[in-house]
Amino acid sequence: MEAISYDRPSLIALLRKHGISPTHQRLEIAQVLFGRCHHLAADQILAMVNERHAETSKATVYNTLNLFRDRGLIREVIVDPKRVFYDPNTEPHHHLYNVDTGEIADIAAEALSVSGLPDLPPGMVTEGVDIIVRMRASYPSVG
Amino acid sequence: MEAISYDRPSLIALLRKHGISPTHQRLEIAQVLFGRCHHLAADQILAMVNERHAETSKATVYNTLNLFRDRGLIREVIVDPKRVFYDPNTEPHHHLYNVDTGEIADIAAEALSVSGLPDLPPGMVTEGVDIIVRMRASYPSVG
DNA sequence: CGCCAGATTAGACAAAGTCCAATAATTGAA
DNA sequence: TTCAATTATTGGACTTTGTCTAATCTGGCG
Repeated sequence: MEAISYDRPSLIALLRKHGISPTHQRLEIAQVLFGRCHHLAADQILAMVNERHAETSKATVYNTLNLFRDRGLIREVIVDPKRVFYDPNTEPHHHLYNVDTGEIADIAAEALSVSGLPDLPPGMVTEGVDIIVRMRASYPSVG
Repeated sequence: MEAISYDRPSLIALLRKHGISPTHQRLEIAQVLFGRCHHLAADQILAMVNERHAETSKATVYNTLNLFRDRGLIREVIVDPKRVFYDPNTEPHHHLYNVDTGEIADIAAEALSVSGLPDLPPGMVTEGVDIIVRMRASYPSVG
């Protein structure tokens, strides 16, 4: 994984490197995404960005997340049928999902190996292989 | 995979075996799910069930899908952020997802092997390991 | 300064899914 | 079969996630 520092100038450079004008709102969103290494949903990002005083709209959060995703800065994680999570780590890796709490943790790609992947139909290309380990608390008495 | 025939009496027996009263609506929905071996979303099931003449409501389709899922007759497939698909095959297996068309195909569990799964935190139990191979058409010129 | 492309915005809209209170169907017992 | 009790179904209101649009704002550049 690339080493990036997440102060303002570094974030500006990061956006520019991906051809994105570093507006105030985009920097706020980038800071939230890259600053803490969490998997966040759009509504959480909206709330975090506007914690101090409202300055970024819902539409901008969605626009920006889609832009970042299209430019390869972040990646969508599809594990919860209710909402998409965004992952600032775009390197290949997998996820451990707590179905009770909704928490998502990373599993390093190197840790896992998969064999036996099927041949794709002609003209098709793999976009990615997502492995999701779903876990839940075991009930004490059931063990 | 268990051999099941999908005529009316077999479906009634199947539901009863899982402690579900075989109402008219539930049988219609079961027929759609088990009759053709597809991965269907709720809105598709609603449309198929009401093809002849409307007789099942949206609420009932959702109630029934959740009931079938809770009783282990079907399984949710979370690959599309817009909607949940339901899979009549509850045996462990994985999925090949065409991101362009939304088509889902099965990958037999035996075909794939995964090694290196992490230890879970104490008190946690694996609910399942989902592997999703996302594929798309390669652009002819890009190869 | 004033232009203009691109960014942001509020709020309307859309789709998936849940909830509720009223009605209808099923079931078991007599 | 009939009855009452339980269980299922229903329309429609509601919630949530996300998109769209048309108007406004911004900032860089000549």
